[in-house]
Amino acid sequence: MSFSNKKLLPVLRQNGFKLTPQRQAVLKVLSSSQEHLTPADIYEKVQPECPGIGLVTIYRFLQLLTELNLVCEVHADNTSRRYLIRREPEHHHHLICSGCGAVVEFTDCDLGELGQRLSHETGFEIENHLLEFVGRCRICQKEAT
Amino acid sequence: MSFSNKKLLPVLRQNGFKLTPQRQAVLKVLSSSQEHLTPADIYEKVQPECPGIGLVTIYRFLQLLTELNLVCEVHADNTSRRYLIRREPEHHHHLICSGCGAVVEFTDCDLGELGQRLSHETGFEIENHLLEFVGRCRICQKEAT
DNA sequence: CTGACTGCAAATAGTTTGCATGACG
DNA sequence: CGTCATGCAAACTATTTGCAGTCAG
Repeated sequence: MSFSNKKLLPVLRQNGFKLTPQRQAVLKVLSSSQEHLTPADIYEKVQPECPGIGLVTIYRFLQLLTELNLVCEVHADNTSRRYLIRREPEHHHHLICSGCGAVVEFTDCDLGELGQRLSHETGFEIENHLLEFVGRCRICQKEAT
Repeated sequence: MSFSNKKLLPVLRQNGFKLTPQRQAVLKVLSSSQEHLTPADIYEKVQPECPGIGLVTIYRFLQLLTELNLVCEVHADNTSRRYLIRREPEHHHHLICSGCGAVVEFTDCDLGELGQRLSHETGFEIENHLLEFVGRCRICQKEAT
């Protein structure tokens, strides 16, 4: 919560966007979750705070947050988009637990060399890369036993 | 085509699946395309060879191919699944052109060390990783000018 | 006040399922 | 021949859009 208030709200305001209770509630949910959430997840979690909220509002706000680069999408799951608040403003990647969905961010991916080699070999001008590790977190490893 | 006949068809047969004209046509399209295709793409490209085919058939066959590990999915696009015939049976990754969608596969990703370090730092048991580079191929670079 | 935001309903897009018919082996 | 495969229609899920009313600044 502190996170969202201190950093996100000003960014929104400065760009001329309004701070509605719905948006505050969504930010609260996002910033207090370690996992990546689908719009539907957010919808559920926001109910106690903001019962009348529409799923549409969440979709629209997530789109806004994505454009402002305040949130990022996770791709590992195929059935629906998942969003995570952006804790590290810089380039980073995700380590995702296949059991519980917990996400750890890491920044040091060290792919520059590989990128250069690929660029060299294929003639591609590399623009970006997507790297995700999938595994089992400590808790889920124990539960499997 | 030669590819699909020589390698894929026997695999299907051996697993007790039938070789219908529809499936052959889909395999032909898949194996003669360098790009990753959506089910809808395949549907279109298959029309001349197999006019009456249903989109459903393609979905079901792609699912089967995925289970048999003969085809793999590309994630970079978010709006729909894309499939590519698996030319390298081993672990590999993709370099995707953001202009035309061309895909290049590469196998040497050298992420073992990073994986180990992550595993060490987070306690995760790493199961897999997803790596995709996005860039512009030579042709699309020229066109941009 | 006013433009941005919300929530409803309806429209899209992608994918899956049930079922009767058809065809591979 | 039996079983698996096909194709249609309908169901589903995720997401987007139009619109009138509402609210933050």
